[in-house]
Amino acid sequence: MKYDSPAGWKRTHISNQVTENDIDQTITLMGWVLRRRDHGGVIFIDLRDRWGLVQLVFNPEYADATHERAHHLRAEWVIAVKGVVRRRPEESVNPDMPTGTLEVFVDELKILNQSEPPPFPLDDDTQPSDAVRYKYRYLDLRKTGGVGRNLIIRHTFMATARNYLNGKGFLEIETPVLTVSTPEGARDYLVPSRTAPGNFYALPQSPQLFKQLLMVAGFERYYQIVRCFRDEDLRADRQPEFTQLDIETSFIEEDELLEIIEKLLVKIFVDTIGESVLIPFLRLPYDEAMLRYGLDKPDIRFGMELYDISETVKATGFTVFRSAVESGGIVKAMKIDNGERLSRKDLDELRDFAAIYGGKGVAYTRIRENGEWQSPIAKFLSPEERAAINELGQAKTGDVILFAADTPKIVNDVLGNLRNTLAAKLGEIPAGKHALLWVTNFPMFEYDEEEKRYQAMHHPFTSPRDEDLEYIESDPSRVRARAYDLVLNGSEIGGGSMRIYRSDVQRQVFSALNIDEEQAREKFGFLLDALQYGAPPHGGIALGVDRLLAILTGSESIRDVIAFPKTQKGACLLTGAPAGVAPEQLKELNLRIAKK
RNA sequence: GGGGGCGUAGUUCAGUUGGUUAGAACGCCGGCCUGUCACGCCGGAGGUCGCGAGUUCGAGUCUCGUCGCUCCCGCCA
Repeated sequence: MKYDSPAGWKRTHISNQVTENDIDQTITLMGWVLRRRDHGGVIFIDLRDRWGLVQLVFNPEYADATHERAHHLRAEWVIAVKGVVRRRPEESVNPDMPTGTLEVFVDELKILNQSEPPPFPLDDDTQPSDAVRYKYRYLDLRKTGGVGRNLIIRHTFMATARNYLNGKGFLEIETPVLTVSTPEGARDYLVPSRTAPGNFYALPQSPQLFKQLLMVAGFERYYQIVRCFRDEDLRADRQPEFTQLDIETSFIEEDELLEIIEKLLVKIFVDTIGESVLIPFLRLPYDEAMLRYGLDKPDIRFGMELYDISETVKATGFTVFRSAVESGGIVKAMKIDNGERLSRKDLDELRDFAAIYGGKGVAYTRIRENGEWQSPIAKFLSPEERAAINELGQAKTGDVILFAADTPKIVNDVLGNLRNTLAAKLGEIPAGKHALLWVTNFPMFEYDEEEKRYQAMHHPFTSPRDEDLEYIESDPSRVRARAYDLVLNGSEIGGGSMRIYRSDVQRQVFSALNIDEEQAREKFGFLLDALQYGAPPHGGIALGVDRLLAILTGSESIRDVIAFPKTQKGACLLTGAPAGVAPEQLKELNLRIAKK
């Protein structure tokens, strides 16, 4: 089989540009053979390009020599054709195909390249295993209805974001990928320095410090669509490298910034999936989110809210509940309508669910006529206590109430995650709905039991609220941060804060974090220096591009919106990364691999 | 670091209680076929049952280990 050169041919149409207006016109198409239907006489080829499909017809009575060559065509061969657009016979119209009323009678065929039989069919019916898909990602992406579509939506997202922010006076400025390792936060990816033996660059977990420096530099409005790196274990929504839409502004406060972001999201939703969203988004204080949903990223597409019954049961005869409250824990409940949807087996299995989050179990009761309890724990609670719990949850006949009693963290983890899981199982989540909200007023500090010290919940450059500054030494747990997270359908898709811009406040925060002057200088000296030279009030946000796109495209995993993702072990099955290197390379870097 | 699921032909899968030569569909190769669109018909090739050990007269099937893909916990300021 000889190959033809594309020289001299110019593509006149792409598949979805072939319309009724082109009938009887001679056009030139280029693309891939999706399928061939060879009737011995007439041969039909579905030609695929990035935009879609169009049917080619090779007819021996129309162009005999060309028809003869078409017998050889196979899946994924790359061809160019010159032919005449014709309307299909009435009975041969394909209503499932956008170009289904038309076809191209081919005069001339050029075979530009052949293809081995692909390892899996590039149609929309078979979904190969992940391992196969990632090894041949370029084929997976070539499929008409596959994840390649998501990358086109991803492009739209980026174009819309840039367009909008450019129009608002933002500047796109790049920051280093080779930078310095910072303590706190996630594990850094390290890059050994050849020129400074024994020293390392780190890949940025985020451009946080640089964007603050850009505010000190006076740019006032910055953004960047930027790759970030964290050397931590993967999840369906976590890759070691991910993309952030990073924004920072000066001289504006939360309300104004959040409004800018809300309007950005309005545009993004319209441009990517043609959906309108209402602004302003709900703003839910952190404490209320934890109380009602148990999580700081609540899914508010459905009800099933949690409620605290600690007060009601603090003196109950039921030891499990009473002792939880006595030892500083809490007891919370979640009511589920139409409890018959949960079988006895479902309810018993809640114990295993609780165990995932360190819980000992989940108690339950069914509500019968007159608020009677049918439950293994009914006898331990007084009628008054049972009635009060019914009342708090507004439980009615047929409902089920679930309980968790433990430390606040475990109770909220168990019931918060159970709420999401059960809602999905019970079909309580409205399909196609998108619920956006801000979670605000995060605590500034979080006590780390292992290290016996406070840690910044967001990061140590987050500004505390002015009115809480007085507690920063006496009771750090009481200090709220000027931080906000953006949540979509129970997924954290963004987070930001107003930053500390005065070095005296920054010192106070470091002190609360047990970072002394010397450590602070060593770790963040360059930022502290910068804050001394007229840093403006500033703040910003970072949107998780991959997560947001995964939800917009209806993808289960962010891998489906990333061209070349890593597997759960952090490997790239296509390139083989990570891989060993030559001994000479190690030598140049003054590195030696420790023997096991 | 820990828990769960999966791994059989190029691909998607079936394979009973451990029992003869491991099957199907699609794909591939050969032949026939002029209106199909997942074209159709006839024939053929294609397997280290992820890998390694063990139990057994006998292992795709049971046990242990290991590797890969995946979901989750820890981790991810």
